Amino acid sequence: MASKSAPRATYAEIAKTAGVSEATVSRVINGDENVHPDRTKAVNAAVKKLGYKKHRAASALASGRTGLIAVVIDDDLSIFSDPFWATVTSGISRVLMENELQTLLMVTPLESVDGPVAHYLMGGEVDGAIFFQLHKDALIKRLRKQNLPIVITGTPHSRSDFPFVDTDSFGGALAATKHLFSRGCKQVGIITGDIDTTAGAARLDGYSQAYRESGHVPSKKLIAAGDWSMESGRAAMARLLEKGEGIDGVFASNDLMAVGAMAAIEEAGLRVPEDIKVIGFDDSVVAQTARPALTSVRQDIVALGEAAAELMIAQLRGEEVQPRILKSELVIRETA
Amino acid sequence: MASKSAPRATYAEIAKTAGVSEATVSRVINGDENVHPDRTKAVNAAVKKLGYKKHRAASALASGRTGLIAVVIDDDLSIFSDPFWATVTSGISRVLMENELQTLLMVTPLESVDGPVAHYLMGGEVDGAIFFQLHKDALIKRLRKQNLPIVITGTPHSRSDFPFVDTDSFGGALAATKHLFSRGCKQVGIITGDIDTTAGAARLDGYSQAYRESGHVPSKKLIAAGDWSMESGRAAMARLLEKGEGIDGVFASNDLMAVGAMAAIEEAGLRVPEDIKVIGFDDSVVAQTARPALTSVRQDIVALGEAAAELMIAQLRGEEVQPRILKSELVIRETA
DNA sequence: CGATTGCGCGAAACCGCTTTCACGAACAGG
DNA sequence: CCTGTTCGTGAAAGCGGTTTCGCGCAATCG
Repeated sequence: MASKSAPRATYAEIAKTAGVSEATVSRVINGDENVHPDRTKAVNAAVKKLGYKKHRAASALASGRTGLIAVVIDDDLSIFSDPFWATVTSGISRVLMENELQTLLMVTPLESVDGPVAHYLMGGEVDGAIFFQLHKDALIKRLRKQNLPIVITGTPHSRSDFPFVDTDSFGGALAATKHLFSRGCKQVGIITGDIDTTAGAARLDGYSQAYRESGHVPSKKLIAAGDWSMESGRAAMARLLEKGEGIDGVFASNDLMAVGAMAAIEEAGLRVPEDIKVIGFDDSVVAQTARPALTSVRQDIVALGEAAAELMIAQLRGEEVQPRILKSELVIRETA
Repeated sequence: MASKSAPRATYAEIAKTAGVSEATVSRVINGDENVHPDRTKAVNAAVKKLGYKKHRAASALASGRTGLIAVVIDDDLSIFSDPFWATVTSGISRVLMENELQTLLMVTPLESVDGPVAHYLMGGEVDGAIFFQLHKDALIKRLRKQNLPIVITGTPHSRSDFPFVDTDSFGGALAATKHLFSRGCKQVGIITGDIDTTAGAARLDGYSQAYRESGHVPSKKLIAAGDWSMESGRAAMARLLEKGEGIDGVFASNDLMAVGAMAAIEEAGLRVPEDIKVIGFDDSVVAQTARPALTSVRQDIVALGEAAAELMIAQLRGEEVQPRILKSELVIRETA
């Protein structure tokens, strides 16, 4: 199927042209220190001259290291409408490539611990796996037991010690809510995301903390539940308005719900930001295309991916790793 | 690094427990017809019993087939704000997986024909490559010369015979424009995308064709150039309004520009859709979150990815393949 | 100055699967 | 009944790196 042109160079040829054994070629190529400089030079010259590139499969077979990192994305996630994971993935991919690793993408319903994906991952086909926001711990635990390096993007639920990377949802929500107060809002509501997710819970916590710090008195009536969708944001906002608490600011746990909330506010004959100020979370395209443009909490999504990859690489090196929480930042536009 | 538990089963064991040679095991596992049913059964039983999974690297080394398909995405594309490629990729990934192939993701600036990616692809590390919307033909031509199966997502520029898949931009634009006429618009403008891209050109063509078919007389003044960005859409619309052609409908070549156009219309004190009707292209999230909700041409993006994967698989089977153009569909919302 | 240690290096086994080759058996044709 | 095929099968040679093992030599020690 593949190339029929120049057959690739092998250790045999390099060894011959450099006048050393294949073992030495291997040592040089893999950076073994204990090789005489002269030979090292000879080998490197031969490598260059012959345009040698290591054959992955052969290397993998012999060493047991495949050079492949799986990025596993649960098909259930809102992948199809959210550029989030794509962006994270590109960050991961970049860093991995820089480290001679390849990204194996698996978009799949993450069935049981016994599904094909599980087998694949446990079968030593990859050197590690990066999961996206996974709740099903069973699989991951099993993988770790097999010593497969794992990184989770998004905070895992359990108190397990999985290495993970995440954006500081708490801090972002805190900052957003405080900003609303500083803009003169007295009655700030929140539209939460799915509270069962750690992100959803953390954002609510940040909001609550802001209330505590501000001396304002929070009312349970200012809290409305959403499920991350635009429609749920609209409905939640409608409920908040009905309660008649004189709400004048709202923090939505993501941009989609914020946009939904804006629609509800408008439908109620009120204006953003004059009557009610709004802040979202994610700083997605939607925040930029909304009118008025949505103030939102930005997470550096690419950096999130990069951090995930770095954590993976550290593990491959055998280092102990700590979870990494990335700072978020408030992007102020027109709605607050 | 990886599993230390149950060492994986090998042909040797299967051969022993099934009472046949390794060669026969290989035949059975790879679906060779010419094996006695009894032995086939014996081998299959052994495989099951031992929970055998083929070792990719070993297989790849021996056969030259890696089971990996590269999905190459040019880093320059507007990846970070557009969920498009992610969606396509998930379609690709699904179909590949069903066919025992894995998706190797490469997000990278596609430098020269001599860059690392090029070498990687030419090095026989993958069985095929799917490109996204690539203009730089040089690399692709070279790869094809090496007999590397290629599929391009998006219409390639040159009159080359690369297998590609794409959405029917022309038809979509035609339908959108006709729809505007049918809604009573007399002066329908267009905001084009980058005309250097085949998609940009095809959408303009579709628009022009609608004019021809309708008996309306098109004016060059109704054509404004954009570059796919929201801001360019806003600017283009502003220009169209200034020209004073009494424009009452506009087809924007993508959703982002459509949203920009809506902003410009609003800024001019006019209303959508009462004064000017708007249609976008892509049916992205943005179309759904816009207010009023944007009528748009939907492409089945997942299907696009699936088609790409299918074309790849057909090539791997040695079949001749034809480009595939997928139908688009008008999704009517509030703006037209 | 003989004995010990350590370092650089090559020979060779090996990783697990694929594929060629040739052989024996069963079968068809003359 | 003998020759020419066809078919199923196993032995064995790779595929291209990696890694263990041990050897020879020079540096170090007593």
